[in-house]
Amino acid sequence: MAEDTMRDRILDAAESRARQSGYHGFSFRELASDVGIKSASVHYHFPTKAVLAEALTERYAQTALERLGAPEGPLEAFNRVAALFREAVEVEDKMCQCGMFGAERDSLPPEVAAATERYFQRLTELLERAAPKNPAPYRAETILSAFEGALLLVKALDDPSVFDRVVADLRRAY
Amino acid sequence: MAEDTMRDRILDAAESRARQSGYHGFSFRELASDVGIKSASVHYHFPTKAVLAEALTERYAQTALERLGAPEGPLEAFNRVAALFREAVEVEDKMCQCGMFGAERDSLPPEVAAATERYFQRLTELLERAAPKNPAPYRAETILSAFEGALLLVKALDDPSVFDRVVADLRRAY
DNA sequence: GTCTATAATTTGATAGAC
DNA sequence: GTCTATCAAATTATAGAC
Repeated sequence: MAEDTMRDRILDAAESRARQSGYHGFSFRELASDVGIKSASVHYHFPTKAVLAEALTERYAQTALERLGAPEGPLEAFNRVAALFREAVEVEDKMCQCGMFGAERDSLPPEVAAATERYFQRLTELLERAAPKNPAPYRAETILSAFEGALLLVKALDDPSVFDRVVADLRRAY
Repeated sequence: MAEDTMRDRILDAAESRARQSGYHGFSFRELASDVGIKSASVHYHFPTKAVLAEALTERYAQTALERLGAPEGPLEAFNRVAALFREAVEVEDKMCQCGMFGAERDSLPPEVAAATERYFQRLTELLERAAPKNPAPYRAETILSAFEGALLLVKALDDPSVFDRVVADLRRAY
C-alpha cells in the first residue's frame, strides 16, 4: 500500500474487491472506476485478469511473509500470525485474500492457483520451523485452518468478535 | 439428491458449481447445460439467481442439520460434524457450500447472506447444546472455524490429507 | 415445462489516436 | 499512460409460442 504508482493503486482496488467478492466477483471496469481511469488503461498495466490476480497474490504473500519475519518460538509464531489475521478482521473487515482464492482454487487460472498454493506452503513452513513437532506434528495446519476459518465465520455470522474468541480458545490449547 | 425433479437436478448442478466457484462463478446457462435444458427454462423454476441461491442454501442447511440430528455428548457432536465435513472433502472434493457463501457474504443478495448466516447459527447452537461450557465457553466456534478452514486449506494446498490431520490434532486437544 | 427469440447490460480484451 | 471506440461473448432476465 506504500507505493503510489498507478499499478499499486490498481492492485489495492483489486485486493479490496477480491477479498470481498472473490476472483469472479470483480471486473476491470470496477477497478478502473475505483482508481479513476478507464478499463482499457487497466489493461496497459495488466494485460489479462489472470496476470493481475497473480501479481495481486504475489504482493499479498510477500507483504504478509515480510511482516511475519522469522519468529523464534512457537508462541511468538502463533502470536504474530494471530496479529496478522486479526488485522484482516478488525482493520479491513475482509477475508484473507489467499483464503478467498484458496476456496475458489478449482475455478482459478492455473498461475493464480499456483501462487495461492505457494503462500500457504510458506506459511506452513514458517510455523513448523518455529515449532518443530511441538506439541504435535501437524499443529501448523491446524492453526492456519482455525485462523482462515475464523475469518470465514466472522463474515458468515457478521460478528468480528468471533475471531478473538477463537484465538483465545486456541491459545489455551497450546 | 434423492428427489429427481428438475428443480432438484438444477439445485444439484448449482450446488456443485457454487461449491467450486462461488456465487459469482456460475451462470444460468451453465446450470441449464448441466441438466440438459435451456437457460430460460431454469428461470421457470427459479425466477432470479438470488432466489435460486437462497433455495440452494436452505436445502444444503436442512440436509446437513438433519444428518447431524441431536448428538448427546461433546465427543459425539464433534465426531458427527467431523464426518459431515470429511464427506465434503473425500467424496465431493469441494468446499462447504455455506463456507463458500460465507466468505463471499458481503457481495451476496441479502436473502442469500441471511440464509447462510442462519446455517452457522444453527450449527453453533447444535455444538454448544451438546457441549455446554465444556471444556471452554466458545469451543463450538473454534471447532467450526477449524473445520471450515481445513476444507479451505485442502483446496488451497490441493492436499485432501490435510483434513484428517487437522481433525486428529483437534481431537487430541479435546 | 420447455422452447425460440430477444432485450439490456456487462464482461475481458484489442486497435489506434493523442 | 490514458483515452475513445469497438468487439465478440456472456450475463440475468422476459415475452410469447408450443
